Amino acid sequence: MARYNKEHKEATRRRIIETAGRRFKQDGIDGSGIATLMSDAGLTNGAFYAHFDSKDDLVATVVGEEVRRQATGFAELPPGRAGLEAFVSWYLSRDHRDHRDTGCPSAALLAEIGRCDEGTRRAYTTGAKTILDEICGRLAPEDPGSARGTALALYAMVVGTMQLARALSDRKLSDAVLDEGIRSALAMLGGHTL
Amino acid sequence: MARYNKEHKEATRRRIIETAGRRFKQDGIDGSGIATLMSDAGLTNGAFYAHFDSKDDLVATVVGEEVRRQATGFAELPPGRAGLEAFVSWYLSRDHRDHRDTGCPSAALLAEIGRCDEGTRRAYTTGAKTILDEICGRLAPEDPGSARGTALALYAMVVGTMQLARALSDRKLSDAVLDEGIRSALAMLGGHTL
DNA sequence: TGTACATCAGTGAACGCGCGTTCACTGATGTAC
DNA sequence: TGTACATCAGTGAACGCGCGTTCACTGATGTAC
Repeated sequence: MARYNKEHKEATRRRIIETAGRRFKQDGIDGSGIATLMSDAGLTNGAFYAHFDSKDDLVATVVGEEVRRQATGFAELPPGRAGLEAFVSWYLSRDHRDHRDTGCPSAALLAEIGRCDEGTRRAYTTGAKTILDEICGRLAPEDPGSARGTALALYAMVVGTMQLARALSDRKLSDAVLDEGIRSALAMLGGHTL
Repeated sequence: MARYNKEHKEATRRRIIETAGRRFKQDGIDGSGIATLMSDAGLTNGAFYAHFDSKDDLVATVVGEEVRRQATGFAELPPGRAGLEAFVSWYLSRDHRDHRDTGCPSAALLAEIGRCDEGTRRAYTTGAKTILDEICGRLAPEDPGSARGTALALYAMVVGTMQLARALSDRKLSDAVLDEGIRSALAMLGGHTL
């Protein structure tokens, strides 16, 4: 089982990162053990330390990767405000609510990231800046800085709304929260230039 | 060590609930063990099961208590919109960011509550409805239902903003996020009647 | 008022289990001759 | 082209530890006589 070429080890590492991303978002970081996680990736626990120094190292790597993916995901959306509208209606969809494992890392993990070590919080911060820049650029292409407050409010609002929708035990209320959230988000998009 | 009057046991129970509230918000629910928690309350691990059926039982009780306290906390605020302004400027303060243990349960635990059992999510839902009603009543006393969307957006936004401020490793950016958050929240309060 | 007893909140050791981490080992591969 | 060897990704058992939970026990108290 060894002496493969470099691509093989790299591929395994990426498989661990992607598996961990899904697990962390589904069960929380504290709720995900390394043995279970490695088993999900088709490996045994011992192999973990050939790829990462520690669980903290994995967490920082995964959080960075997840948030970077969300940032680059904007590139696939329609240009300008239409892209933001697409983002909002995906973000506040029932499908996103019901599939945390493939969804937004902020909705699933933001409070937990706030309790992580410096490395993880730094990785998150870098990605979050990129996401906010992306939103700003679409809100006000001529002067992105002017849209910073709206971008922050929009992102914070969709994150909070999704967490709320997932926490509510009343399904109808949860659905209503998502619908109201979309309406409010679109109002924020429309209101900025006024 | 026993056969105290009823008030004594009730007082101990309340002490456990309050200690657990602080611990859960500080270290997360998964991150808080029963032995540590009971030791914080000046007791040993075994005594726990004289007060609660299980950790899940405690979690549901604590989450219900915490969110109920936030709801009733509105009563101490100035009446009308002035109370909402006071709420927002407390909520998005540096002090609140830096003291999760005595702060808002939603900011500290919302995503984790979403992963809890039905009992906990039901307890949260009841309290959340009361909080939202309280906000609606202050936004539009004559027709609270009309303000539901704004109330949801406002609450979701401050929760998301606080989680973001706590997660960012860049202190200056975190401060800026709080300041922009207050501005946006006040704009939402002002904008509703338009 | 004084004594014997029943109560039960709280103690602290123990349970099986999963945690993060370490380590001696395996064996398929790439490389050297 | 064929063989011997070095590499090292992955194995799987073991480490000490804290988890949630159970339970036989303690001993200060309220109650009954």
